[in-house]
Amino acid sequence: MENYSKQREEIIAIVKELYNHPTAEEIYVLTKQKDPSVSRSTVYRNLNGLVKKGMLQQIAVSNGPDRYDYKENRQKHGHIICKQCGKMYDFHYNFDLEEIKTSVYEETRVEILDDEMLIKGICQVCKENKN
Amino acid sequence: MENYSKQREEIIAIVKELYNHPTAEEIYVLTKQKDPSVSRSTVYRNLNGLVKKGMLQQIAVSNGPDRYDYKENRQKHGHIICKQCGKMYDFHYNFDLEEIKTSVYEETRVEILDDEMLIKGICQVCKENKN
DNA sequence: GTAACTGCAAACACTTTGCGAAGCA
DNA sequence: TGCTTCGCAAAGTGTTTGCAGTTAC
Repeated sequence: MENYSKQREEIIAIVKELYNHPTAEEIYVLTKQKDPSVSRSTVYRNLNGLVKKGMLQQIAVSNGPDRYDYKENRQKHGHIICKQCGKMYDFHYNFDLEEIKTSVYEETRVEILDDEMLIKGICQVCKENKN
Repeated sequence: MENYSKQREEIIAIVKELYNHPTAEEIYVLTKQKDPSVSRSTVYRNLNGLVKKGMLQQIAVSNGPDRYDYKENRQKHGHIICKQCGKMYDFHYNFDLEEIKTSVYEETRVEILDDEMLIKGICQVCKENKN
């Protein structure tokens, strides 16, 4: 991640404009449309590098591939994922995280980062279909 | 998950007594100590069934296997995982979830279940080693 | 020129599945 | 007996890695 590469630039541009927490495969397909010679390894390698650099957030999901999210300077937000169907949504909190952060930190010595807030729940559709 | 099975009983007993959010592999090894003839498929199959039944919680982790947690009737707690080293801790909240639940629900129509609260952060050790 | 990056194919880690045998009701 | 679960081995899915060629600086 020290030198420029055209492929990485395309990958970043694609993730940046997507707001649906795409998977590596989805990013790969879109990148391939711009540059048909790109390989899956390049996509994975770059996504990993960008996560390590802190530019992207990586979100693990049970029974499915990881999702990626571009960390913009837009309003702080967390993610909520439906534990049944796996659909993921942003939420923008107007509540104060400080109380929670302090309480959790005192018990666990783990610091919550504002942009690493992922909670799980059950969405309305799944709740109605309750199967 | 309709008939009794000795293997399932052992698996449940093992997860029940572990408080470290074990992986399927760890559960398999421990089950195998009690019953050397048990197979990995049986462990995976039962864990999935117990998750579906709501007895266990399944927690996805990037770059590693899922973790499992027995949902007891003990004090409600969430989980916080260090996004760097992957270590996972319980936290017991004394703050009121209602405000958060309401706010998130209004935006996303996803209902947070008290026992599905998983947040991410960075633990003290990793923060000091910051690499 | 040399270190970083790429595409490809093969390897890898984790999990699921098809099948015939065994167990439970 | 009939449906459920089992163990085994093979397959599936998502991701990483070794290597030889290419690109950036």
